[in-house]
Order: sequence, then structure tokens, then C-alpha cells
Amino acid sequence: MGRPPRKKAIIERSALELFAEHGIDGTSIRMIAEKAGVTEGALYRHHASKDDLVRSLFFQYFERIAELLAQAQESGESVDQKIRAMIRGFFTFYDDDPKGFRFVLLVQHVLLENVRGDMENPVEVIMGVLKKAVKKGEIPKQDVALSAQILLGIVMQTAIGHRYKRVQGPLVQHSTVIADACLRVLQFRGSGES
Amino acid sequence: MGRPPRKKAIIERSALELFAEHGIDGTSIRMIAEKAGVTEGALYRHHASKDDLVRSLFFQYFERIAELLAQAQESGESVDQKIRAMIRGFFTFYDDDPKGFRFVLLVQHVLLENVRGDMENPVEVIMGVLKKAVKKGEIPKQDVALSAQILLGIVMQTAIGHRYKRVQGPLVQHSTVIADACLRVLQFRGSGES
Amino acid sequence: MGRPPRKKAIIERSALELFAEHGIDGTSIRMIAEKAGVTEGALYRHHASKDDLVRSLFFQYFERIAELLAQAQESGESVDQKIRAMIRGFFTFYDDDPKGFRFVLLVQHVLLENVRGDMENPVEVIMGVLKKAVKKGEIPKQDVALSAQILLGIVMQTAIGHRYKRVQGPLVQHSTVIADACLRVLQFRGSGES
Amino acid sequence: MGRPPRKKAIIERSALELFAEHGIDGTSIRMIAEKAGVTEGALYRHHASKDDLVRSLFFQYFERIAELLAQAQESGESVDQKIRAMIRGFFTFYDDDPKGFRFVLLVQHVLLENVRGDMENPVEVIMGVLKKAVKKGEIPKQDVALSAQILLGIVMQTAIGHRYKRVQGPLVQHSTVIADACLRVLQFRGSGES
DNA sequence: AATGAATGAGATTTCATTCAT
DNA sequence: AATGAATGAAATCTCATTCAT
Repeated sequence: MGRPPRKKAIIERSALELFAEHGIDGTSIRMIAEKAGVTEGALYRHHASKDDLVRSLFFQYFERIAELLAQAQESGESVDQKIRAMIRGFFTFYDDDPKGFRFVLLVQHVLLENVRGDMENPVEVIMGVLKKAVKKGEIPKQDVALSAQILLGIVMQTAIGHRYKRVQGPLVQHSTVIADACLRVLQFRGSGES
Repeated sequence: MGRPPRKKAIIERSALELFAEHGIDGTSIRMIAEKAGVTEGALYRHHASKDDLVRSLFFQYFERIAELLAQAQESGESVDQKIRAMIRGFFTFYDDDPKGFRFVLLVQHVLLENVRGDMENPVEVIMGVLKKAVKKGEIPKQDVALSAQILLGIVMQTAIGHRYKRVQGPLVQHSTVIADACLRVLQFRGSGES
Repeated sequence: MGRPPRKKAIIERSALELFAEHGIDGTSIRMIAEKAGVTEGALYRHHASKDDLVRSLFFQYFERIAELLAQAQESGESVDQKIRAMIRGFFTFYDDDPKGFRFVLLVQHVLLENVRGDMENPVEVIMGVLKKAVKKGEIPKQDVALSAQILLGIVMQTAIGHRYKRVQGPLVQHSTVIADACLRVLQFRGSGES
Repeated sequence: MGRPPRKKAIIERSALELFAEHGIDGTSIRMIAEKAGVTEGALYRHHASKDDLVRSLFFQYFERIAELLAQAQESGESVDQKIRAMIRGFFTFYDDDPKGFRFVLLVQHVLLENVRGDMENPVEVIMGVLKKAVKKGEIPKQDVALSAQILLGIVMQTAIGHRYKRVQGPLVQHSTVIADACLRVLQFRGSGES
């Protein structure tokens, strides 16, 4: 069996960390090669181009996040359970790999437009949850597209705030507070707080 | 005595728009000069470097936004009035100059760390409002730093969603809905919505 | 009467000092203008170009040095008197204006080729003195061109050594020692030392 | 495994010759690349910058000259033998590679200050020889630092004079005359010239 | 599978000089 | 007489990519 993609994984991780720290354009092929302990040419055995490397990394993460949300969502019955599970899942992901998160944050603006319609997509997953909740009467009728954006904003900004030291400690610790805020936004009146 | 610097404003606006559209690294000095109708060298009379140009533009906007929030905040008596005024102000700013907003969004991650402590700072303004509201008993005791991040996230993501066509129409139209959501997050029980 | 060439002199002195410190190419028109307290354009009222400025400064010094040597030479009767006077004169010049000397040192290689045959020329002055001394039998027959180079080398290197702190104190203090060395080179057996 | 760096030596020699002819600032990277038959970028594989290239070339020569003098010095017993050998060695070096010499002459003023204390240094070698000669009583007590400068000046200026056609023929031909002059400067009374 | 020298295109920046004011 | 904005040309350097070894 051997371990064929050893170098490939090292290269990708090196690239990711450099991208997260210096940005895409601030990271040269040479920097990646150096950090990965290979030469510049070797990179092209695994990826057709720098652009291809970035894309590949982005979609890996993008899919992983969408999947994570989808699974979390399935794990709960009611909206509040689903939302809580999703937020916990997302924050755990952040705590495990903050550099990965920062990378996604950086390239989202460039690459979101390339996301194919048929791909698992975090925003779509959230909207799906909200639509079902409205239909089931768990939350009042509302502009679910807008609500989904708001939830996304809350979660993302919490993570960004963490990066700039405005939010302290592991993010999972804040899961409940954040989830509560989200549910208030959605006007969920459940077993909730209050 | 020398010629008046007719081109400075044009250069800055051209730069801003290109930065907003193609990103900082995606915009070359040549592109800016071309769009502004000057030669590349002309740029360096007004700004020491590309970096300096970016910085200067960012801080212009940064201060303008902080000021806008500070003024809006003063215009209201109660938290809810303040919050509503701030959001309306911010969304109006966005509607007037979406490119400016997009630019700020792009560079914030690079430049936020350079913000001096003595500068007007949007996050500080928001936190100030929240602290006072807690003290006055308008909203329950809470982690105001975290709450400020949440509000910021809600507002920013709404604007981002607008850019990616997930939120439609002028943003001011959504002021009330968004403000309501923010107030629910803060657990404000006022003259509130229904 | 007035004082018309006030600015011109300031500009030239500023240029000279900057050239001496940073070299010709290392000194920009802007630097000179700044140091002289005028604007870039103003420079072109007094000198047609940067090149012209450099040339003009060089020939001013070049002639002054040649003249200085010529006068010193005339002040003495015998070779040794002439040589001693020339060296004392040259070192006094250096002590009075080391920056001027450094400037001349810098540009000599570029400009020596442009020296016109009819100009007063330090090397020619020295050679004239030597030729006459040979004719008068004060010193033995020798390759006066080569001897002139040697004398020049001794004097110049003493000045260079001063700049690099290998030779200490005002250069005039070393006049006698250096002149003695030069006379030994020329095999002058006069009232000489020992 | 990669291609051997066939062009490195060619680049360095091309650079040296252009520097010698047009000066450092008068030589552009493009000129060097063109002369060497490579593209501009190729230069940066072997040297981090133009400055680095200049430095590297200078120290190569600087060390070679210091070594040459050190060896010549060891080859002789008495001062006069040492001095004669050093001058012969130096002039041979000049005759073999006048462009290299001219290059060293050009940059010495810029780079001498960067010479590390632990490097072989021509001036130190000369001073060492003189100190020992004084101690052995071969030459009278004197300011050896100043004497070393004088010897250096004599030798250097001879070479400069050669470049400006004031001294003719291969320099080695003048070794004896120059060495004699140097020994007279030092007041060496040996088997000397009559 | 991998190396790293070399390419080719482009980026930022500098600067002597000109010229409208 | 002077200003300083703007030009135009060039300089240094970077970098994704290719390819001989």
C-alpha cells in the first residue's frame, strides 16, 4: 500500500498555513516549497498551478464545512437543536483548525462566485433548516434568506472577533450564548431561555 | 503657484474602485494610473507607495464610519433609538458608496491591527452604547464585547449578502428588520415589535 | 549691486555636500532642492541639467586646485621649496574643505577625460616643476610622468587615508613628513633631512 | 539533478567588466543580463540583489589581493625583498586583469567600511611588514600607518596613471623603479641602488 | 519523481526634466 | 522668478512556470 500522498499533504498544509498568514498573493510558490521541504518544480507534480492549489484547498474546506453543518442539522429534531448543533460543530471546527478558517475567510470573496450550484453549500443548508422551521411553525414567517445571512454573520464575526482578541478562549465555550442569540433573532419561542 | 493637484482626488477614487473590484494585489499601479488618466509616476507625488495609498484610503473610511456611528448614537435617547439610528446611518452609507464599503471590507483584516488606540473606532462606539444601556438597565447584564461583535456581524454580513445578491434592494429598506434582530439579540424589551 | 547669486551659491554648496556624501547617482535633484530650500524646478534656472551642475562644480574645483598648485610652485625657488609649498597648499585646501575634496575624488574618474588640453591641470603643473628641476640638475634624470604620478599618489592617498581614519589630525601637520618622502622619491639631495 | 549553473560565472564576469567600464550606477541589470546572454531574472538566482553582486565581487578581489600580498611578503627575507615581491605581485595582477583592478578601485570607497576586522586586509599586511622592519632596524622608526598609506598611494596611482595613459606598457616593467621609490620613502639603506 | 536554473512577463518605484500656473 | 504637479523612461526586483538534467 505504501503512503503515496505523503508529500502532497505536506505541501497542502504548508500552503494553507502560509496563505492564512500572508494571504494568497503574499505567499509565493517558493515560500511554499521551502516550508514543505521540496523544490519549486515539485509542486507542479501535484497541482497544475498555484491557482489550482488554492481552489483545491478552498473546496476541500468548503465541502467539509457544508457537510459538517448538514450532519449537525440532521442530528437535531427541532430548530433549536439543529441550530445549537450546527454552531457547536462550526466552533469546534474553528478551534481545531483556526488557520483553515482564516484561509477560508480570505478566499471566500474571490471564490464564492465559482461555487457550483450542485455543491453542498453552507448558506443553502442554513436556509433549508429555516424554511422547514417556518413550515413547521417553529418560528414565525420571515425572509429566510436574510435570516440566514444574519446567522452566518453572527457566527463568522464571533470567529473573526476571536482572531483579533476581542473574543477570548476556545469558541465552543460561547456556543450556547451565540446559539441563544441566533434563536432570538429567529424569534424562536421554545424551551428557551427567559 | 505650481499647478493645483487636480488629479489627486481622481487617482484616489480610481484606486478605490479598482481595489474594491479586483482586490489590492489584483490592482496594479498601472491600472490605477490608466483609469485616472495619469502616468504611473503621478501617483507617487501624492502617496509615498501603494501601501501608503491603501492605508490612507482605509483610514479615511474608517474614521468616517466611526464618526457616522458616533453621531447617529448621539441622536437617540434610548438604546433602541441609538441602535436604529446607527444601523440606518450605516446602511445609508453603504447604499451611497457600496464600492467604498467593499474596499473597507477587503482591507480590514490587514489593517485593523494598525488602528491606533486614540482613533475613533466603530467597535468601541458600539461597546460604549451597550455599556451605557446595561448601566441604565435597558438591557440585561451581558458580555458587551461579544454582543458588539454579534451586532457588527449582523450588519456586515447583511451588506456582504447584498453584494452577492442574497439580499435585495437598497439596504436602508432592511434597517428596521435588522435593527429589530439586533435588539432581540440584546434582549431589549422596550416599546418593541409586537 | 544687490546679491543676485545668493540662491545659486546655496544650491551649489548643497549639491556638493550631498554628492560628497552619497555620490552623484545617490543624490537626486529633489534632495538637492530640499537641502537648498528651493523647489526642483528652481534648479533649472541656474543649471541646464544635473550633469551640467556636476561638471560646473568639478571644473570650479579642478581649476582652483591647479591654480593653487601653480601659485605655490611660483612661491619657491628650488624644487624642494616648490614641492613643500605645493603640498602645504594642497593639504590646507583639504583641511578647509574636505567635502570638496571628496567630491573631486568621486568624479575625477568620470570627468578627467573631459578636461580640455588648454586648462590648468594639476598633473601638468607637477610635471612642469619636475622637468625644470631635472634640467637644472636638482634631481637626477627620470621618467617625470611616472614621478608625477607617484607624487600625486602619495598626496591623494594621504588624504584618502585621512577620510578613513587611518591618518589623524589636520593634514597640514603631515606636510613636512610627506614632502620629505616626495623629495626622497625624486632623489633630491639638497639641504635635505639628515 | 537540476541543471548546472553554467551561467553564474558568465554573469559575474560580465558584471565586473561593465562595472569597470561604466561604473556601478552606470551599469543596469539589463546591461549585465544582455552581455551575459541571460534574462534579468537569472541574476537573482545567484545573487540576492545588485548590491549583493557588487559586494560579492568586491570581496572576492579584496581577499585575492590581500592573499597575494601576504604570499609575496612571505617569499622575501628582508624588507626590500618583501616590498619588491609585493609590488611585482600586485602589478602582475593588474596586468592580468586590469578590469578587475578598475572595479576594485571604483567600489573601494563604498565598501571599505564594510570590511570585517577578521578579513585579510591589504593595508594590514603592508603595515605588518613595516612594523617588523622597524623592529629589525632595517628602516628607521616612523609612523608606519602613514608610510603604509604612502606606499599604497604610490602603487595605486601608478595603476590609475596607466589607465589614463600617463604610464605606458605593462606595469610589471615599472616594478623596480616603483619599488626603489617606495624603499626611498621608507629610508631603507640596503644593498640599494647606488 | 525530483531538482533548481532559467525564462518572460509584469510589478513597484525612482527620477531628471517639463510646463501650466 | 518660482512652484510643484505631472511626464516618460528606465531601474530593480519578483514570481509562476518550464524544462534540461
